Amino acid sequence: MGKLTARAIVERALEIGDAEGLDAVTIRRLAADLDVTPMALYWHFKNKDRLLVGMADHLVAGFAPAPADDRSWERRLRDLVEGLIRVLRGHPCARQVLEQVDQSEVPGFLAVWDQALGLCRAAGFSVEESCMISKYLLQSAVAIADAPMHFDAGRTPAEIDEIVRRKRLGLESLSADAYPNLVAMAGPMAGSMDPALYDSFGVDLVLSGIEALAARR
Amino acid sequence: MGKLTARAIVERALEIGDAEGLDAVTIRRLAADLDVTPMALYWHFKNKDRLLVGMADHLVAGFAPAPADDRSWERRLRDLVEGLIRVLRGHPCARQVLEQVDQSEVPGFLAVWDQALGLCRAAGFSVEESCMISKYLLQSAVAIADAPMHFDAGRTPAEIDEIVRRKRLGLESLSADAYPNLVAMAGPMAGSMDPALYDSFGVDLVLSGIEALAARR
DNA sequence: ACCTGAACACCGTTCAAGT
DNA sequence: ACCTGAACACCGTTCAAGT
Repeated sequence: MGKLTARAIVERALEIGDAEGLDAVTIRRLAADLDVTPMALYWHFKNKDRLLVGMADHLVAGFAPAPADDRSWERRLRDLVEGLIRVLRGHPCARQVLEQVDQSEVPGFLAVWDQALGLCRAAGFSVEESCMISKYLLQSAVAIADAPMHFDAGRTPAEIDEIVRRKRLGLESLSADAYPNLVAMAGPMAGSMDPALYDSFGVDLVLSGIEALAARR
Repeated sequence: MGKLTARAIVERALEIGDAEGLDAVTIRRLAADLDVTPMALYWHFKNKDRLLVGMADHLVAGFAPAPADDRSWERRLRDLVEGLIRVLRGHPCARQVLEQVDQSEVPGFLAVWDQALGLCRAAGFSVEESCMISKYLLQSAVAIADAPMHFDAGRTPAEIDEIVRRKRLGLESLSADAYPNLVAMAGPMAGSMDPALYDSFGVDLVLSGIEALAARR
C-alpha cells in the first residue's frame, strides 16, 4: 500500500481532473479514491486552494528551462514556449488548474516566468514592456496547449469525431444572417484542424508579434 | 418593486460578481438578494450554467460592432479589440464569467467572433488561419481587459495601493537566486504600471503579430 | 405563468479526539 | 506526526404543490 503523501494526493487529483474535469476534483471524492478520510488531506494541504497550487506546480515541475547559451533570444523564447506547451499537453485539465490558482504562488511557473522575463530584457525591451510580454507569452502558451483538438487523453478517435461533429453542427445551425462567417467556417472552427499546424502557427503568431515590436525600436 | 425578470437576475448577479468575485454568485445568495426563493430562479434559467451564459451575454450586449466601411482591416480589427476591451472593463468579473462558459453559446460573443473572422479573411488569411487568429484575438482582448491594475471598481486608491504593495513584497521576498528577474522587476510585475500604456501596448503586441504574418504571405 | 416548501445529495472546513 | 468522527454552514437541483 502506497503511503499517503502530498505527491500522491496531487497525482491522483490530476488523474481525476484529466479524466473527468476539474469539477470532479473534490476533497471528498479525492479522499474516497485514496481510501482515506476527507480530513486526512487537510494535514497535507491547509485547504483546497493549496492543493490546486500543488497541482499546478506538479504540472510544470517536469519542465526544466534550458540554461543560458549562445542562441538568439528569439530562438530561446520559442523553445521556452514550445517546451511549456509540450509539458502542459500531457494534462487536459492544465488550463483549468492554471486559471484557478494565483500563478505567482506556483514555484515552477515562476521559474518559466523568470526565464521569459530575462529573454525579453535581452531582446531590448524595457522593464514594463518585458512584464507585459512575458505575461502575455505564458498565457498564450497555456491557451495553445489547451487547443480544442487536444482532448485526446483517454478518448477514442470515434469519440473525438463525435464531439467535433456536434460542435460543427451547432455552428452550422446558427443564423447565417447574424453570423455569416461562423456558419461558413463551421468545420475548421469546430476544431478539425491539423494539430501540428495549429501549434506551429499559434507559436508563430505570438512570437512574430514580439519580434515585430523588437524590430521597431 | 421591480419584477423578477431574467434581465434583473443577470444584472444583480453581475453586481455581486463584480463586487465580491464570481464565487459569491450563488443561486441561494442571488435569490436572497432578490428577495425571492432560490427555486424562483429556476423558472427563468434552467440551471446555473445558463445563468452564467446569460451573464456573459449581458457583458457584451452593449457592444455593437461597427458595420462594414472602407477602413483598412488593420484599423477595423484594432477598433474591434479596443471596443471589446472597453466594454469588458466595466465588469471586474468579466474574465471569470467568460472563462466558465462555452463562448460558442453566447450570442453576443459570437457576433464579435464573426466580425473578427470576416476581417481575418479580408486580410488574406486562410480559413484555418482565420479561425486561430480570431480565437487568439478575442482571448487576448479578454486577458488585457482583465489586467491586474483594473480592479478599480468599488475600491479606493488606498486599497489598490495596498494590494499592489503586498504583491510586490511577495515577489521581492522570493529567492533572488532562483528568480533573479522576477525579484529585480517586482515593482512593475506587481502592476504599478500606467493603465493607458498597458492597454495600447497590449493591443499593439497582439495586432503586430497578425500584421507581421499577413505581410509575410 | 410564476413562485414556494420541503427534501436530496452533495460541498469545504473546523475542532476535538484518537494512535 | 498522521489520521478519524462528528458536526457546521453551506451548495445546486428536483419535485410536488400552491396561486
